[in-house]
Amino acid sequence: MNLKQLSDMLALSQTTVSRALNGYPEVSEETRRRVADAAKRHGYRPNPSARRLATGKAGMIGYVMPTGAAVDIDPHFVEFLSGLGDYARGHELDLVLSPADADEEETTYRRVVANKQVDAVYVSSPRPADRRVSLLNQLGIPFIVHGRSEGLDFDYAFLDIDNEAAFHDAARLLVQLGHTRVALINGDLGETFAILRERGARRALAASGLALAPERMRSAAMTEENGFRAATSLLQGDAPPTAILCSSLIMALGVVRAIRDLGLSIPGDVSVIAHDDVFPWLKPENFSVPLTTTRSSIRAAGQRIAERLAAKISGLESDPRGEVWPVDLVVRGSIAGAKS
Amino acid sequence: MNLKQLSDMLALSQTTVSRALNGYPEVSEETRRRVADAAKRHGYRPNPSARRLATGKAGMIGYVMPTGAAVDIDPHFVEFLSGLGDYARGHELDLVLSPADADEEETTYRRVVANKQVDAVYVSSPRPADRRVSLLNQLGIPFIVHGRSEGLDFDYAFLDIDNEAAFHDAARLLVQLGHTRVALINGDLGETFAILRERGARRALAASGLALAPERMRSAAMTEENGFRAATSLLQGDAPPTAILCSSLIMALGVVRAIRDLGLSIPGDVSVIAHDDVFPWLKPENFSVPLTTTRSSIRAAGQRIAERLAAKISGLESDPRGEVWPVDLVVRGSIAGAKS
DNA sequence: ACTGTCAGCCAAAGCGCTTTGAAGACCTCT
DNA sequence: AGAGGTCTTCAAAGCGCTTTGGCTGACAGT
Repeated sequence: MNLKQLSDMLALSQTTVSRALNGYPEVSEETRRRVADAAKRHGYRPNPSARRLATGKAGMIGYVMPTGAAVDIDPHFVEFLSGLGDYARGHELDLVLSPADADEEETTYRRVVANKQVDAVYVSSPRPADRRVSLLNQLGIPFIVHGRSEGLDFDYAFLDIDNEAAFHDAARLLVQLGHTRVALINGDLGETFAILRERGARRALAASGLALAPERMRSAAMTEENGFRAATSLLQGDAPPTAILCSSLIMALGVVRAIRDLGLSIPGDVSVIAHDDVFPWLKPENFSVPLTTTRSSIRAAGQRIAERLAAKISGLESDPRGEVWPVDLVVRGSIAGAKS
Repeated sequence: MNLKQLSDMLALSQTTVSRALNGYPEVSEETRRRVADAAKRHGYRPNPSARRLATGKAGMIGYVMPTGAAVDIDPHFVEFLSGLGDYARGHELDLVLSPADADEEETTYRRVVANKQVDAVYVSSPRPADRRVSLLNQLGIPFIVHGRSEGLDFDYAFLDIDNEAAFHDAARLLVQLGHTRVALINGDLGETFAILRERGARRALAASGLALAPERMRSAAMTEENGFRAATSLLQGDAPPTAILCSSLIMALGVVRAIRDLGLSIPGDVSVIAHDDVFPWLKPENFSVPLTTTRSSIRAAGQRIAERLAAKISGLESDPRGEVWPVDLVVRGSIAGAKS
């Protein structure tokens, strides 16, 4: 059933039927009802390809997915997808994933935009002065960044959590508990979120005259194994930390294993605070010693991003504003006062 | 730059240019070269919307993503995505995710197919006599199932690992080691993979006159917490198992925690074998006691599925054949002979 | 009674591609 | 020389929608 058949059936022109269906004002209420009725009864659905060709609108949002033999997609991504789905279903909003070689992302963005395959784009894991953000800004397609990029000379839309405050508060709490040797096991320092977390922790320590020494920092992809390695090397050095801040729950698994392997205890010998992105399959309260966390749900962020993206597409959101969410600090058994 | 401009520029008709570019035979070699040349030089790329409208081909593959407040997308999904990306990048093959309410998937499949939004579809986590598979078969769109569905009266294309053999072999190994009380902590028994794993384990036990008693089986979503609960209740019952088969590495985290919490040891008191889907962020060899696993990479499966989907789209694969991959059994320190 | 306005509808022109049906050019064969 | 092929190329007709630019008739204003 296409528009022509439907309009023939109603003895109306395609114009009128199209307008009736798309809510244009120049159609009488009665006609609109008749049309809507017939459309529903016959299960008419406009052909999206045709509509896209005519309007240039795609009704989809895009994501250029970096891949490559050496690239692993983050498990965090599914949480984002869950959130996106929460909003998108019921709104008939689809997501197009365009896999791209990690070093050819720009080409792919250009292709996707030039082809008008999508109406808006989602960008994740931004780095400082991220080129993707500049490119999208320049190409003029609506987009929203999950996280943020520093050092760009224009405003852009983003949604980020307050990583700096989260790690500031976590570090401050440790200091208040008497810890002076606090270590930070971070994600890839190329990404802004890691930089901000470091900054927050550093600021909190500095406020008490303490330093976040380079030898008490580690930075790597957030795997269990890297968490283990980082914690092991930290704790085996001299003047080992009495408290560890950790950027991810997955890494924290390795941290906990390292601590145990060394015959140390949590929180007796080492206090641990980790960041929790709220995975349904791994919960900080279920660690052998329940983990104190800074918590923020990626899924919730995914929902909000989908919502804002939809708003951008329909022109409801136009100013390039950033949105920063506060982060919970949830205290559980993994922290204690420093041994005196 | 569109086809008209390009053909004007070359003083050729749109027909000829289109044919030259799409490799039709009725174009002289010289013309073809000229056209290809000009196209490259001016960066001409056919508008996919227009092409789609004309041909009905979309150049994308689809996935209907079940979502809902109570639905969590599996972290396994990213591994699949990584694999898909491995193949798809370089082939300009995109993936469309259509979120759907978990109980309205059929509607969404119909919509996606009716709209010709995608050329082929990927189906995951099939159940016995899966209705999605019947539907797609009936709608006549190329598709491929990751896993398999039993009890359908037609053939269809699928890629599965040999879950039954994997758990058969794992169980047999435990029996050979003298274990008589073997437990199985499985995923959702509604899904075929879980049924097959149970069947495999059961068969191996039966071969030695042993039974897989219902009270030694647990089935739940594969989270750390569920692994913990299942193992705890198993080990606290009477005649507790001396060996546990576990369907996922994430659950195994909980299993290990439970064993430790109960003051038991691996493999001294309990042997453990888990299935490993090969996550880059959680490796069985890094468990405090390295875990014996049945191993099969989901990422590799994703690659293969993308490849076959592409083949189906271009008509190279037409027969509905199933492909079953063998599963490695990798022995590590978590198993030992049963205490006599 | 005449003009102006406006609501409601329509025909037709795109959007950029593929594909059908034909036609011109150039040979070969009888 | 004319019939019959084979190569190349082309004009034009879709694909199914949106949107521009009228057109018509009813009603209000003067």
